[in-house]
Amino acid sequence: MAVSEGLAIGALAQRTGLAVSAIRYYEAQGLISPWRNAGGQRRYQRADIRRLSFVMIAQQFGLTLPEIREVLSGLPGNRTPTPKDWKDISVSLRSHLDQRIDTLMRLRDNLDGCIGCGCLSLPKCALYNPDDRAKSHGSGPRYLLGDAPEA
Amino acid sequence: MAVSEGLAIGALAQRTGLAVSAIRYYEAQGLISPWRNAGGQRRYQRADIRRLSFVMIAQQFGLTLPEIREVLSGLPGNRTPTPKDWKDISVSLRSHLDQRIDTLMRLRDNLDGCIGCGCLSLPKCALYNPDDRAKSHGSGPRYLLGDAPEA
DNA sequence: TCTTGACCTAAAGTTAGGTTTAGAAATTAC
DNA sequence: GTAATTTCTAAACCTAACTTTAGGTCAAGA
Repeated sequence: MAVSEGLAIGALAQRTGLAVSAIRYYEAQGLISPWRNAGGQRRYQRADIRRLSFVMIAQQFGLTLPEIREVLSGLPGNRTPTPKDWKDISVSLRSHLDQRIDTLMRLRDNLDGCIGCGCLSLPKCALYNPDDRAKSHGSGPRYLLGDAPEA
Repeated sequence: MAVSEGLAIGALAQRTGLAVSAIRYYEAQGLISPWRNAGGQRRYQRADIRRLSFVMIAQQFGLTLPEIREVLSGLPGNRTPTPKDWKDISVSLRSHLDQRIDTLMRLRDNLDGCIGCGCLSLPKCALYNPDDRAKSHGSGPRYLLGDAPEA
């Protein structure tokens, strides 16, 4: 009845297009912090719509959830974020994106070198810079040796 | 003793830097096809070093294993690939990479629009083009609504 | 020959990012 | 007031790309 009892999780899901289960999962990952009503149900602020939108955008950019949590920590905790607050963290998002683009372009240049010589030998290829992680994620060690195949 | 009994899996692992378990896994995924010696152990050709190098490079570019299998199918099956063969499929790899870079740059432009207005509203943002999949993978539906948050 | 060390298979475990299921409690609608 | 939704928690399941484990076999060297 009161004007601001907050949004139920289903309503937030509708507004953002996320699944209810995903929103709960994001909470478990520390990306969003609803309060609980008398009955123990989650209630969200309107500003959380924007917060989740930001999460989705950052995901499109290839950030992991921990990385997104990190970026979101740049928002003020004590008040509703202003447009300027959002703008600031969007800028930090943009620098992430710039880095990814840079990396890919360097990989491309390296590949071009390889195509030029036709040898596909590791010392000359992109792979020889294993720290260039264009790869999304994945577990386990994948170390590289600089080994030139001899045929 | 014979000159070409082929490489054992451990030797191939050393030459490529891959784990033995990963090489077996790639075989299960149809990326490489060793033969077996009398004792049932896997034996590889020297050209397989290059083949696995290619797999690793393609992974850096963000291709999935099925995609890589697809690209590798462009190699001749009946003979050892020549430098020209490798060059040809490297070119196909490059076009994959170009696409990814394109997508990211478009996302960046969209984000810049958002930063400019400071609103982070979905209709104007990158996310409003959910088909731009810069995202690596991930399961489940993540549909988007064009919904402008009103605070 | 005997003993390492490398290799074999099959199955289970791992991480990220979620979804699905089950059974119960809270809300909403009529 | 009762029925239909929604929400709750916990745990299991899912895919990709592997690794680890368990129990057994093969190969190389002293």
